[in-house]
Amino acid sequence: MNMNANNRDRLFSAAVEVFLEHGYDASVDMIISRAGVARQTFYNHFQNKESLFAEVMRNCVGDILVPLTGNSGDLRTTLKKFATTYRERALCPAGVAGYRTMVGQAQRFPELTREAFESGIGYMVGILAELLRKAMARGELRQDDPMFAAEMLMSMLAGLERSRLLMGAVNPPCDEATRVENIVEGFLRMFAAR
Amino acid sequence: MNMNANNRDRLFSAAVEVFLEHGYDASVDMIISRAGVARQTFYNHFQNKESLFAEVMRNCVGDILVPLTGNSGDLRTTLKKFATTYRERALCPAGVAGYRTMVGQAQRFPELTREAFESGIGYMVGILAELLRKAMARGELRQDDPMFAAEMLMSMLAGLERSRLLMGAVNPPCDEATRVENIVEGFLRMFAAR
DNA sequence: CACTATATAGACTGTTCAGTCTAATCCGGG
DNA sequence: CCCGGATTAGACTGAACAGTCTATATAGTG
Repeated sequence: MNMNANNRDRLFSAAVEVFLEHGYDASVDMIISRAGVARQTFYNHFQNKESLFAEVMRNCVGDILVPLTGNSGDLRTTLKKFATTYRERALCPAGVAGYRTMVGQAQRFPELTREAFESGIGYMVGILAELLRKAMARGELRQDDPMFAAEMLMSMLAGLERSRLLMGAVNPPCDEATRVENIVEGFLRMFAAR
Repeated sequence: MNMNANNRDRLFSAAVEVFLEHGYDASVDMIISRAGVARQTFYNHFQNKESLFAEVMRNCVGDILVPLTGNSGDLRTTLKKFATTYRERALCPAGVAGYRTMVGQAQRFPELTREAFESGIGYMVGILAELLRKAMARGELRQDDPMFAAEMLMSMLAGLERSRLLMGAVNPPCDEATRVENIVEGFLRMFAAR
């Protein structure tokens, strides 16, 4: 059973699973046993637990990034599409678990966590703000701070609901499409041109 | 140096500090050395590390509860007062650290964390929703799901900004009063009677 | 003073864990 | 067939840590 580079992928996948499930407290033993691989093989492919953790976390950040480029439709449509995808990625079990694991280690790995925010959520807020700035310039939205508007939309899309999931409570069942509709329409009223 | 029950308070205060700073990974040694107390004294006052942790977390939840009763003024004023206080408590260093510590242990102590949510943030959303329901009935707000409206307001008050702080990034400086003003006025536009 | 409850320092146990080391095994390429 | 790189099981080290135990000291009370 010598599968060479495949073992690295198996280890990485196993690490994603156990880190998202147990945070950084997940032990190397848990990772290797889930990967079905010997201890030494772990250290053949990764420097140590910490560097694998960093790699896993950076990978998770990539998983929630939602592209906002190539928006050909009108603002309303663009925002709804963005909102739908962002909520899918941020509120799914993996999205929530990744957020939780990251936040739980913010003290131990301040740099990693800050970078993860900047290149994940923070990056998306910036992109969104730019989109809104243009809409404001076109008169489709009221003149306001586009960064503020972007933060409000992002907060509404994954604010309280994410808190519930992070803490193991359950969100009351709802129709996703309707929820997105209500949030985006509300946002558009909030920042409607005067 | 026999201070009896005072030692319990010293231990508890020290535990709050180190748990908020390091999460559950904080060791008993850190707690007792910060309290300036012997090891056995810890176990004279608390059953074990876990039960002290639970006590500390429940205490933190109480610290962010914002009373919404006794609202004599109009809706706008009530909401702004609530918003100001809630943000003070949720976004201050202790509030953020408490949230982080709680979330970080959601897997290890699912019951504790879920209860904490229900009796903390969840409880406040409920109270707020009831307030909004009445305002809707009076025609001061559009007819809508009051729970949805409450969740939107709570999300805007501590959504993206809390994420930033949780992950060790810094919020761009802003005037708190203006921010509250903008959020609440925006919320009122979003749910204005048609 | 003596008694009791509490505090103290520190040793000790048992466990968990990250990371290293060893010796044997497997497998593909020359 | 043999060699070299990877893999395996498992032992081992050193450290951290929760919780217990012992022996001693201190302070208030009768």
